[in-house]
Amino acid sequence: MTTWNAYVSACPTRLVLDRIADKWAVLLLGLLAKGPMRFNQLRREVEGISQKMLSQSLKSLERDGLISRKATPTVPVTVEYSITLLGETLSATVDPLRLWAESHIEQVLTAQQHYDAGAST
Amino acid sequence: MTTWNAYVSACPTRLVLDRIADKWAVLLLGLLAKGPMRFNQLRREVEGISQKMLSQSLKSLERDGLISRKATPTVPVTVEYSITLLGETLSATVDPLRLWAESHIEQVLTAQQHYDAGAST
DNA sequence: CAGAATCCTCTCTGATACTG
DNA sequence: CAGTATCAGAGAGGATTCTG
Repeated sequence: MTTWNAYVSACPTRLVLDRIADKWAVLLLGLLAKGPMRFNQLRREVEGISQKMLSQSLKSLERDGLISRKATPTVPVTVEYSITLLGETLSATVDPLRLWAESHIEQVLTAQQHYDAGAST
Repeated sequence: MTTWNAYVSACPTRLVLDRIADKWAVLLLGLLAKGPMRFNQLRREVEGISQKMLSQSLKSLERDGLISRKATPTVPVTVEYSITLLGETLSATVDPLRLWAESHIEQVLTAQQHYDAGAST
C-alpha cells in the first residue's frame, strides 16, 4: 500500500486524472470557463449537486489553482468564482475527451449491448 | 435523483469521464496499448491492484469495447487481453492529458502549497 | 448568500477462500 | 492460471441543521 502510494503520488498524471475523476469538477470547470459565477448560481446551474459536494469541489479546484475565489464583503457576502488561466488550459485539454466521447459513444454503447447480450458465447 | 440521473446517462462525456475516473482503467489501457498481456502478468505489472479490482476493471474495459479478451483452452487456461482499435483511439485521446499533467504539475503543486499556506489571508 | 458541522447511508475496495 | 463469491472496513456523498 505504502509502496504503491509512493508510485501514485509521484505520478502527475494520476493527480490530474483524480481531479478529472471528480464527478463535478469537470462540470464546474466547464461552466466557469464560460464566465464567473456565484455559489448558489452554480448550485442552481448544476442542480443535483449537494451543497457539500459543491463547496468541496470548488475548494479542490481552487486549491489546485484551476479556479479562483473572490469574496466581496457586501451585506450578505458575495462570492464569485472564476476560472484561472491554468484552469483554462486544462479545460481546453479536456475538450478532446468530450469530443471523443461524443463521437464514439455509439460504439461504446453498442459494445456494451453486445457484451451484455453474452458476447463470450 | 432520478431527474439528475437522466441527465447524466444522457451525457456521453460523463460516461467516458467515469471510465477515465477509474483509478486503474487508464493505467491498464496504457499498458495494453503497448501490447497484449495475460491476467497475472497485468497483476504483477501494476502491483498494488487487488485481484478483484483487476478483474473488475478489465471487465468494464471489455464491456466498453476498449479491450478484448481471448481465452485459449490450454490445460491451465490462458487468457490474453489486448487493446482494441476503439481503445487505442481513447488511449491516444488521453495522452494530451498526460502531457498537460506533466507540463503543469509544477504550477498545480505550487498552487496547492500556496493555498495550504493560507492563501485566503 | 455562502458556507461549516454533523449524522447517516451506501458504495467501493481489500482480504480471504474456493473453483474450473 | 484465471477467475468468482463472500465478508468486513473505509470512505464518499446526501440530507439536515446552524452560522457569519
